[in-house]
Amino acid sequence: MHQPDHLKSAGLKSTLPRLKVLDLFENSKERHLSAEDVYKQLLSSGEDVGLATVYRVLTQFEQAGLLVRHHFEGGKSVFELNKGEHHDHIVCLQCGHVEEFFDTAIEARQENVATTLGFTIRDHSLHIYGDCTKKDCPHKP
Amino acid sequence: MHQPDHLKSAGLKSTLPRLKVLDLFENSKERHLSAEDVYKQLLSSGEDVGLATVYRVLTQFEQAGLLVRHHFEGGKSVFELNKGEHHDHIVCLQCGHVEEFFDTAIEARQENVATTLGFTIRDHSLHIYGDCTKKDCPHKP
DNA sequence: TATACAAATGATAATCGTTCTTATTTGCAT
DNA sequence: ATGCAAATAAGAACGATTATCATTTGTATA
Repeated sequence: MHQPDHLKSAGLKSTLPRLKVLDLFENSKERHLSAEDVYKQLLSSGEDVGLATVYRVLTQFEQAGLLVRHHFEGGKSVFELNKGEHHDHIVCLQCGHVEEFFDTAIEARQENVATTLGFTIRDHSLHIYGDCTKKDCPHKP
Repeated sequence: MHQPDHLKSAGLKSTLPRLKVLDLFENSKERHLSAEDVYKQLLSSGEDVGLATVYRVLTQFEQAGLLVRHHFEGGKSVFELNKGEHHDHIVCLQCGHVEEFFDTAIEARQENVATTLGFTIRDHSLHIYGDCTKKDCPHKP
């Protein structure tokens, strides 16, 4: 798990808001949280944080490599704990549920495409949007 | 080329602003334009359009299938003429140049992934970000 | 061709997500 | 305990986009 050390080694003081945010990501059943999500959940847990602080902390955690930021459609950024391994996302347009996947073939072809076009890949984002046909969508937003 | 018919068949009156916007996309050497881009270019061409109209028209054109909207990183939407054929994008982080590509293998694997996870694909977006290693990047933003 | 009316426009206010500012508080080394 | 740099909270500011609404413009009809 994450001790305050994680923060310290990232050059960040281990303050209350930072610990709370980290806690939330580790204990929430929802892997993908927006700044607004984090803010609201902390408030309803009785914590007294400012929205500006949430944004600041999320950005710092991203830069420290603790979180990964995603730009899904809809304008708002979504964060998740950095598991170290890259993966892409498939998002249900009906219930907002997000599943992660990794496909070696796709990754390989991307390298291929980039090389062909004379690019060096720095990053990429693949988002599939669809309908999750499972009987019970557990996550209604 | 696009005649006013295109608008009419989309259920849109062929008004001056709409024709101008369509013209711009057909005659601009830059395929990918943001709302702000369109607005500024029309103004500097002596046209007198409102920014709100540009946004409205772009959205209508997207819904009518004349344009395709992309959400690249950076917060703003970018539009391009709908060529009918799907393609993905690779964006140069240095100069902002956008290249289009289509890879059958990637498309096929996506279907595969979605099926495996119990999804029906509605849409997807694959953006590769990198450095375009060509000697002269022609498009400096 | 004149006209009438719904549809479209332009100016501006409002909204949304996010960042900035600043006075106050807090972690932590002394 | 104490001091001070770093972090915070509140709210202003911001950029992109959308909504409002009075005015204008296509276009179908007389």
